[in-house]
Amino acid sequence: MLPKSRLGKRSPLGALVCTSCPSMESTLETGSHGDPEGGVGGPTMGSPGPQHLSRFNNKLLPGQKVYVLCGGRECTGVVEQHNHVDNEVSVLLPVLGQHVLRKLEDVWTCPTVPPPPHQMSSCIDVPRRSAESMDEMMAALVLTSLSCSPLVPSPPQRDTVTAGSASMECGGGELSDSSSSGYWSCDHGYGSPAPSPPITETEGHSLAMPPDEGLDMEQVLFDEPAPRKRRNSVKVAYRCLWPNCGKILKSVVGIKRHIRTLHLGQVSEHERCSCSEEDFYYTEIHQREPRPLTRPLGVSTPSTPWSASPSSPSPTGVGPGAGGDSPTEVSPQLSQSAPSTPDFFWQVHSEHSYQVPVQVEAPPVSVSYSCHCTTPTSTLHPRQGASFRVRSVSVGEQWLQQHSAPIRPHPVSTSPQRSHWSTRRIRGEAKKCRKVYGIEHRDQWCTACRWKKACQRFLD
DNA sequence: CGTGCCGGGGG
DNA sequence: CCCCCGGCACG
Repeated sequence: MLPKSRLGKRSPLGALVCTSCPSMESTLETGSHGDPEGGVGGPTMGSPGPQHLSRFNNKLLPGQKVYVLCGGRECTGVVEQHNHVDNEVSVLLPVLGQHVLRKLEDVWTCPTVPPPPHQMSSCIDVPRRSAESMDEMMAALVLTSLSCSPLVPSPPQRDTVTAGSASMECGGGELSDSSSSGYWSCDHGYGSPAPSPPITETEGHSLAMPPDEGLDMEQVLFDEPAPRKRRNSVKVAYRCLWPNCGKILKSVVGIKRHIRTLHLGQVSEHERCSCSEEDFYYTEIHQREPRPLTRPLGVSTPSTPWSASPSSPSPTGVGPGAGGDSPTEVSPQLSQSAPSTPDFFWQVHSEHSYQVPVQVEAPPVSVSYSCHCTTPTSTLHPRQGASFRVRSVSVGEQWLQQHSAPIRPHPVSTSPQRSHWSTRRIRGEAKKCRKVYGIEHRDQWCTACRWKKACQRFLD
């Protein structure tokens, strides 16, 4: 509903659109091929082309082979020193026999001429790069934005993940020290106040809408069958299958990187050929969103998770999901406390139309609902399910009719099928004719009451 | 136990 | 239809 706030939220997307945005590139790069080398000259070939080191916040090692622009041409050089403070690199150019000082961003490890378009490099596979890593990037972005989304706080999980990626980024070893932090998108997601405003606007509860829209938006933007899954509150994560590891990360990219860097050996030849080797070492797991996670958002339905999972059985998952939920008796649980969350609706059949409640899908209902306010508590009755239809002919109408002329109740209709378990309607809380008029004035009762049928004058 | 009301039955 | 009631479930 708030386009503006959306924009804010979607800041990462903004970045997407503008491909030159560094933050995004970094996401991309980091995601697709973790570490550029362990010093040996052979800079990544399989993946990405020109590597502007600055983007990775990498550290250049003395003796490392690099390329710099010198006199309009790309020259091969050897790192002599990398000054982190100034981000300058002193490079020895053997060919010219001279030393040069270059900004980190002007040094790259792959023999290519980045900016000047007029020099084709033979070692870069540009198209492939875009295709391949774009996917990952998309995934990364989506996942990232998901995980950063205010709606899905899921603190524990998220922490794990964040920690995970972080550890890979930083803890991974000499990859980089403390450096990467600046660009890693998670940071801005959680920390920055920017994306959050919408939340406060919406006010804690019932944020249901915005985030969903958000998803859809993303889908639109990305034109990608994004993670609908979340709708079912099933989280997808990836678990590392490496012996004794079992790390769980939220993104494919993350898990791949984890595997690659920690298990497959930090650096090495695999850059090119084992691109998908990591695939063998992780598994996708679906995790039911645990109740506590949803809680902070406001009222949470007591009995959420027993809706059947539409997706794969995936036993691998973080098992328990939900404890023992009684498969059957739904209704008693949710009485009045629950109704504020429209997310879940209960399929219940009612026998009589007048038993059909008003309920649950907020907007459409209102009409007859308003007529109904005689009974304070009864917004949603356990037994009375949620029907998306408004009760035919408003109840109020009937009530009025009968009030003026207490005869001729007209049963609106009766649905033929009655499911056994909902046969008996719940005891109405409203006063009935009997109570109101007393037995002695039985003649004033509504006909139904007289006939020991469901009272039609004082409906619940 | 009082009450609401379903299911049935008689006229 | 109209009217009544047995009987069950619920509180």
